Amino acid sequence: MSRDAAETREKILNSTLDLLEAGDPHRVRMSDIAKAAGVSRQAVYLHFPSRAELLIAATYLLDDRKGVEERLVASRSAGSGRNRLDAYVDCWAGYLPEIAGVARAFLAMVETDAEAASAWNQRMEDVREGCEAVVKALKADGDLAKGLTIKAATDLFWTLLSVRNWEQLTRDCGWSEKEYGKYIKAAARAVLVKGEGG
Amino acid sequence: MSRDAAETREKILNSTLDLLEAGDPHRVRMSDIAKAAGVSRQAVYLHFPSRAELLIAATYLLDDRKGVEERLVASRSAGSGRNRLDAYVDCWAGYLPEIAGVARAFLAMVETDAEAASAWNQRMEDVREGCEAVVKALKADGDLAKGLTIKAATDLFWTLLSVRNWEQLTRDCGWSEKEYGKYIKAAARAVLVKGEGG
DNA sequence: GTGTAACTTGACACGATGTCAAGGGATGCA
DNA sequence: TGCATCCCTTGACATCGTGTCAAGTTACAC
Repeated sequence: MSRDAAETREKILNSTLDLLEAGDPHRVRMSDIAKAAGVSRQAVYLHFPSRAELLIAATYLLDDRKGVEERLVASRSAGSGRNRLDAYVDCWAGYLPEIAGVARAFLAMVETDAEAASAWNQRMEDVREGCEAVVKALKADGDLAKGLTIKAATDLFWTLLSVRNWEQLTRDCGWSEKEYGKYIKAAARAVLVKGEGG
Repeated sequence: MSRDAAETREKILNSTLDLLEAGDPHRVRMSDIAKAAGVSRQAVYLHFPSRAELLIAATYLLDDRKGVEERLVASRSAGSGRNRLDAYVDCWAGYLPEIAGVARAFLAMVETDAEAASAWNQRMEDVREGCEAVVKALKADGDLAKGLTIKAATDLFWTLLSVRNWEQLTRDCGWSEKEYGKYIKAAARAVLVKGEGG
C-alpha cells in the first residue's frame, strides 16, 4: 500500500473516531464518515470491507492511543487481592469515558451484525479475564466472600462492570465519573470481599 | 370496532407474543407476524400504526396474562426492608424469564426507535420505583448500608436488576434461573444492607 | 506515452418499514 | 334485489442504510 493510500486510511479512521466521540451514534453512517474524511463513500469501502470492520479497526487505533495495556499493569502489580480490585475498578472507570462513543456504536450494532458482535464479545472476554484474575487474587488471600465460587464471583464482577451498566448509571442516573468509580468500587468490595459488605 | 376486527387484532397480538417467546428476535418482522396470524402484512398496519406500537400493545397483553401487579403485592407487604428486598428480587427473578422474548425485541429496538425507547424507559421507570421503595424500607429500618444515599442505593439496585444483566448472566455466563435469584439476592444484600456483605 | 494505483461518479440490489390505491367479499339494511 | 359499509387483500411504491459494480479520472512512475 502506497503512502497515499495509508494516509487516506488514516484520515478515514480519524474521522470515524471523531464522529464516534462526538456522541450521536446515528450520525456515524458510512456516508458521514466519508464526508468527514473528505473522501467518497466508495473510497471507504476500498479500505474497509464493511462498517463493522471499519469500527473494529477504529477501536484498535483508539486502544493504541489510550495506552490500555500500560494502564492494566498498575492493576496487576497492586499486591493484595483487595488492592488489585481497587486498581482494576479505577482503571476501568478511567477507561470507560474514553471509549464511550465507540462502545455505544458497537452496542447498537451488536444486535444485528454478527461480525460486530463477535469483535465486541472478544473484547469483553478480555475484560472478563481481568475480572477473573482479581477474583483469583482475592481467593488466594482467603478474602473471597463465602458462598461464591470463582466462576460466580467472576461473572458477578464482570457483569457489575459492564458497559451497559456504566451507560445506565452515568446517562440515566446522572452519575459523574467520580461517583461511578466510588460506588462501583464499594459495590464490588461488598459483593466479593469477605467481611466488607454493607 | 366490530367483532371481526377485534378478533383479528387478538390474533395479531397472540402471534406476536408467540414469535417473541420463540426466541429469535430477528424473525419477528411485520411480515413474520402477519404470516403467523394468517393475515396480510397490510392488515397488521390497519390495527397498529407501527411495529413499535404493536410490540407495546403486546407487552400490555403479556403483563395482563402474567399478573404482574398481583405478584408485586407480595413484595410490598413483606414487612421489614430486608424481607422486602428478598421478595422483590424473587418476584423479579421469576418475572424475567417470562418476558425475556419481549424484552429482547425491545432492547434491540431501543437503539433505533425513539417510540420503542420511550415505552421501554417508562416500564423500567416502574421497576426503579419498586427498587426505591425497597431502599426506603431499608432506610426506615436503619438497615441501609452506610455511605449510600437513597438515590445512590436505588440506582445501584436498579442497575443490578437490569434486563441486560440478566441476559448476560443467564445467556453468556450460563446461569440458571435459580442461580440468578440466589446470587443476585446475595449481591443486593451485600451492597445495600448494613452488615450483610462479603 | 503507456501503465497502474487510488480515487470518483453514478447506478443498482437488498431487506425492512411504512404508504397508497384499487378492489373483493361478507354482512346489514332498504 | 340492490346498495353501502366495513374489513381485509393485492400489489406497487417510497425511504434509508449497507454493500456492489462498472466506467471514468487524476497523478505519478518508468
